[in-house]
Amino acid sequence: MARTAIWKSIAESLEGDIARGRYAIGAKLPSEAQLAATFGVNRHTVRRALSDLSDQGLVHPRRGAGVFVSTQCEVAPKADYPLGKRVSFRQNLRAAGRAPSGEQLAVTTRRADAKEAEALKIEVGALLHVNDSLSLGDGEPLSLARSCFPADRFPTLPEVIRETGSVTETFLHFGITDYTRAWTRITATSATATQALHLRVNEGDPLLRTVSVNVDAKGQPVEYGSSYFAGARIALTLDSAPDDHNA
Amino acid sequence: MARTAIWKSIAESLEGDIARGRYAIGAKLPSEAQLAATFGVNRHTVRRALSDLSDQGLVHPRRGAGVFVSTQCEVAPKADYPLGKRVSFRQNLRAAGRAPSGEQLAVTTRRADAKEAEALKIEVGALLHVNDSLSLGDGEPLSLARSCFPADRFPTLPEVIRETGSVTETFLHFGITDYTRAWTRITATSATATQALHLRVNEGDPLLRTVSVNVDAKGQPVEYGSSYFAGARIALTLDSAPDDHNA
DNA sequence: GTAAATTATACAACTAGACAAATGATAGAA
DNA sequence: TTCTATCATTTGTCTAGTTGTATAATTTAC
Repeated sequence: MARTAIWKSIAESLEGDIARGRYAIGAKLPSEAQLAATFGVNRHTVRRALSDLSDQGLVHPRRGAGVFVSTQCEVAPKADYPLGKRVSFRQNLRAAGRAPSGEQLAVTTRRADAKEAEALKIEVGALLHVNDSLSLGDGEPLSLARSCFPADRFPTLPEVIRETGSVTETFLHFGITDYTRAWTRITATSATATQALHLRVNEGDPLLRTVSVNVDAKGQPVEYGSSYFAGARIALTLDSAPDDHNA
Repeated sequence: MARTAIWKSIAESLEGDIARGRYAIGAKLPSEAQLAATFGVNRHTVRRALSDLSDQGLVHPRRGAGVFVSTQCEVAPKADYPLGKRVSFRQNLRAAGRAPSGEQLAVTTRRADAKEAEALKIEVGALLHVNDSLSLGDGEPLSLARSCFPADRFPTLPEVIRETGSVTETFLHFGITDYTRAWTRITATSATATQALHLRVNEGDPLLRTVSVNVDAKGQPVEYGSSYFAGARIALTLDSAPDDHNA
């Protein structure tokens, strides 16, 4: 199915670098051999890319000297590095939990599989309440979340969460005033058709997946959650400023 | 009757040869044309067999170069990569039970663009040393990294890093015994053609991108790094994330 | 007879290596 | 200083080989 040619992707990358100002006007690009090394391809493939840029008038090569960025070139800024909205991880998780402009999709009750049981420290086959929700920001879908709660501890959770629409308030209802994340696991996946539908992206688009466990003050797992973020719209940020001299 | 397909018997034969050590790890198989001649079949039939081995992860084809025996014969589980304050790639991988290794791609020196300048707290256009490298675990490519260092503080960095091949050791050479991660931003992206080449995934496959800044003991930025992880092979993990008791 | 497997052919994309031609820097001699 | 010879580096060109893809014809199995 006609993948994009490697040389073309190299050309676009270099074009972006020039547009971004990494290679100033009149500056010399790295040698063909060096570029070949960084891109992991043969020198000829790099030459093909450079030839393309040269045809566009972006660069001009000088035998024996190098390839230089043309003196007059106005490159339209590329949308290569989207890096759109910045959502802090904590904020986002809280927002997802509170779901201010969220959408409740479904609450179901079923039995725990091996992974869920291990995460929540319950038995395989024990009853789970599963809450699926979609959180929005500025009307745009940001994350698709699934939270699992042990049913024996929160027997009436379905009604409560349907009413409040908020995880935090639901926990409050059960007397849990404070809960923290025990751990988080982040991977990248490809959007399935249904995920794409919810998040309004294309099937196959990159998604950020976080899997995490929240524990109460005593360290008892109370929620096992899995969220999918639209990779292009969201950046998880981690500030590790504090934490050394424990507060 | 269901006679076994020709391509299948060829695949089994090649598989046996690999298992028997006739084709060593990393070695190049005979060309498709040669194999076709020795097996007395059409090249496409050989390709079908090779495609099967490739799906199994036994071999890895490179257009224009040949088909090579993969270093990893069994599908490895996802490696957990902890995102803490202290970051040593090698330590992380060893902790994950994988043998770390790296491949130096290129070291270049160029001028900083706006984002790089902001992250490193230097001026736009100031000189940067840029180190591109590929990190492997058990011979499998895990991440493609680009690190930027301010040239005025580390004038001789290119030679040093080329020699040591390690960021930690390079910093040690410049008297920096301790450095920590100031912040990290995580997004999901789609693999470009060249990224796919390096990481041995398909174009468009999901990648995990982390952008981070490392600072020295005085809080001065010393490294601005951007890494792409193969989404299918790596999971970033956070243990008990830094907690801010908001006032 | 039909569908799948295999063959046949052609071209595109990429790699590999070698060598020529131009450049820039350095060192040595006039 | 100035000129020159030399050398490593860099781009330009060429030949050959390898995988990727597309299309169509032919054989084989059921």
